[in-house]
Amino acid sequence: MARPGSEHPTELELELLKILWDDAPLPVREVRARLETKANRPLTHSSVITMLNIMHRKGFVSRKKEGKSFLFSPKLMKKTVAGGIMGDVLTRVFDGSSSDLVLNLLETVDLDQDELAEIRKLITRKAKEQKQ
Amino acid sequence: MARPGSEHPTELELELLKILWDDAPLPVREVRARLETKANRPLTHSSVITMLNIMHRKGFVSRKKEGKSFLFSPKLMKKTVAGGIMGDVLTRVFDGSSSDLVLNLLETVDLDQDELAEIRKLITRKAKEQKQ
DNA sequence: TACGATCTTTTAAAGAATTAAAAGATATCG
DNA sequence: CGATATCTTTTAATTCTTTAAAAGATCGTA
Repeated sequence: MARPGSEHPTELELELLKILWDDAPLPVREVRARLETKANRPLTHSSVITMLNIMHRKGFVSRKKEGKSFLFSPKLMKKTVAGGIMGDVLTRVFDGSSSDLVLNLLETVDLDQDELAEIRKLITRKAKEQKQ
Repeated sequence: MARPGSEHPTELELELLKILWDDAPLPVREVRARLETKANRPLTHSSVITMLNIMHRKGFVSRKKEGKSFLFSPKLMKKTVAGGIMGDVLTRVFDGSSSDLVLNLLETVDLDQDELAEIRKLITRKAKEQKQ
């Protein structure tokens, strides 16, 4: 009688993962500092530890004792997590239609010419790859 | 000291909106039936009403009295809501890089040749449009 | 070795999301 | 008209997410 609890990282968990994808392993103190400067999210040391422990329990990060403190590293690749989130949106919002998703992206986000060219290149490459 | 509360519809709210985008206005009883068959989500009448009222308060749906019951309609277009969610993912996951988003889509979801062709067509059309 | 600095664990509190029972209102049909 | 079926409102319970204080552990240094 409540929420199921996502298999994807939550908003704050993703923020922490992004910090660790940039640079790991990191001690809590350092994660906390970057969370403040990079993500503009000032939390206490205590709060950051709590989150990292939750993420450890969920299998999102690993920890390794170094002296009296822990060093944290991501256990999942960014590509994997991002893919999970994308797959979720694809299913839940667009009923599995990738072209609907891309169409919506083109219609609602404004892309400059360079982004568009870059994307076109990606598609062309993928189409060639797939032909073999 | 808690969660901010998203401006996007939640998971269940989106499910309800999708039903109303397909067909509206609808009475609660009908929304409930479709939620069970189409979304495989059997809820009590009471629960469905609660959700629709919350969504009404949030401005996601409108209601109109018809006899003793209400008829519900979506107040936001699918394109708008989907765009909001996409923008959110784009920012939170891919730091605003649309090409990173599309790259991840190509890498993690497997698209058949037709989908790929369709997407390429969309991109080409958009690129042409933008040139003027 | 005792004190302080620094870490971690435990505990908790509050808001958001989901589900639904109980109670109240209203219309319809014998 | 009165019983019944059908709707809506009110109330609440549970889990998830986020934040952090308080308490406990540990290490270096005076």
